[in-house]
Amino acid sequence: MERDEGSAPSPRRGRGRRAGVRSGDADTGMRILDAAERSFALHGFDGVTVRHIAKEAAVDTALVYYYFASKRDLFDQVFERRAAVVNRDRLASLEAYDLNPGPDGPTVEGVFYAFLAPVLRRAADGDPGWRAYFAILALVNNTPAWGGETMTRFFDPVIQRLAQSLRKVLPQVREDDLYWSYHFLSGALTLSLSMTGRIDRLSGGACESGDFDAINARLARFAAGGLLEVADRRG
Amino acid sequence: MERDEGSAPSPRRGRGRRAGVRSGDADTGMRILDAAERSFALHGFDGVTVRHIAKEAAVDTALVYYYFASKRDLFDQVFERRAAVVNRDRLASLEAYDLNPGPDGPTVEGVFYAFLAPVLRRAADGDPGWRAYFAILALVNNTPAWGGETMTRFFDPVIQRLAQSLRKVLPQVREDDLYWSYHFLSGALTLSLSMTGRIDRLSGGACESGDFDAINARLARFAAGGLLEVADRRG
DNA sequence: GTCTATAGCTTGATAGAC
DNA sequence: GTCTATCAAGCTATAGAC
Repeated sequence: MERDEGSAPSPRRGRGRRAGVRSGDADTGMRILDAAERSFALHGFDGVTVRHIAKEAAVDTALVYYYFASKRDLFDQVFERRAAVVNRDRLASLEAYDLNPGPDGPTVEGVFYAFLAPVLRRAADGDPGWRAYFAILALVNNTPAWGGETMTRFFDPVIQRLAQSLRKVLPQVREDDLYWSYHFLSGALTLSLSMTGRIDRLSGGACESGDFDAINARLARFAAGGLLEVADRRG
Repeated sequence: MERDEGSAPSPRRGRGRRAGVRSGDADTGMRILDAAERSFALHGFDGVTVRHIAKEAAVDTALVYYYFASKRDLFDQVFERRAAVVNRDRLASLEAYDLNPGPDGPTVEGVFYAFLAPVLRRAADGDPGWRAYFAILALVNNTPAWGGETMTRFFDPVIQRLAQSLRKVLPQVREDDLYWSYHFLSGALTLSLSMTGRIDRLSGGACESGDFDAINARLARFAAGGLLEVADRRG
């Protein structure tokens, strides 16, 4: 997969030598970031210790505090790293769909698909880093204490762009119907991204948690059918 | 609200006197359970200490271990207490709808409504205990490490009952479409139940996180539109 | 049933040698 | 940059007086 997750973390108090950055340095910070990502994904912020993350990254505990100011700072940088990529991809996808919606013109399903595809494609790729990140997203999205605020801060601009595209294909839609429908989609998406294995057991083998192609084939259509049904009642 | 959350917790090692259970006893265990519920809802299992729960319940820390074997046991009992009620209500609601679906016969939306209404009604009632419990549900549902297994263990029987009702009104539906659609609904529901306040900010005031009447007016319809759209593609 | 007191660990974080 | 060594605080859980 391409290396586009942003720039490497830099030591927070390395005031000394600037010249001659050795190759191992950036890698160490990245390894810590990756290990933190994997750990937080499985057990959440409080369920993981800095010691565990350090062990997972095969570095000393003290090194974590050389690269990151605190455990919370580490978590925030894990969260921010890929959020920027997601936002960039989604924005580009929505704009591309606006410019070229296909022969039959834009549809609600098409807009949702443009919004979802960048994320589901990365999940389908199977990259463990992205999959871990998506699990964190699901946890944050459902954490009352600070989840709502965090999701707002990082993702709302692109969601407003999505809302704008939806209003264009559905001009008569009510604002509350529009935002509640997005909210339902957000819950469906993040639960799907968290791969808890529940659907495997529930369906008796008919579905698999990690089958993102199956999700990609259904979720945009599901959300479109849902929004249209909710909005239709008004007419 | 009616007192139907199950029986009171009993001391785990009170081998001595059995006669003359004083009134304060059951209350203390319940107060601990309620305080734990509130605390876990906000910060999850690992984000809360037993000391904090004890303080919240206005009892000594040691008393928590008199009534519960461990922190984990306390969490499990919080989770189980209302799960039994939810299952009983949902089952009764689905069966009542089966027997009397209304003049136009059973519909997909009707089945979903019967499944959702018992939960959304309790949330709409505003009881803080139930609202806290639902927030815990959202967290568990999205926790990969043990969430999928826990949800399976407590809720799958009723979900299979829901699937059965859906197959009756939609005989040609594919198993994978059916279960994926339920999965999407599950994510939408639990995120809505967790009241993170995000939709308030996102919608600029058009929607409110705690407005469960608004959710009740939309979610069954949204899920029905979604499932029908997903299933329709096949025909 | 409720409290005091505390054992025994683990935690996040830092100081300082190299 | 990386390590050893460690601190102060907080943790779960228990023993034992009342």
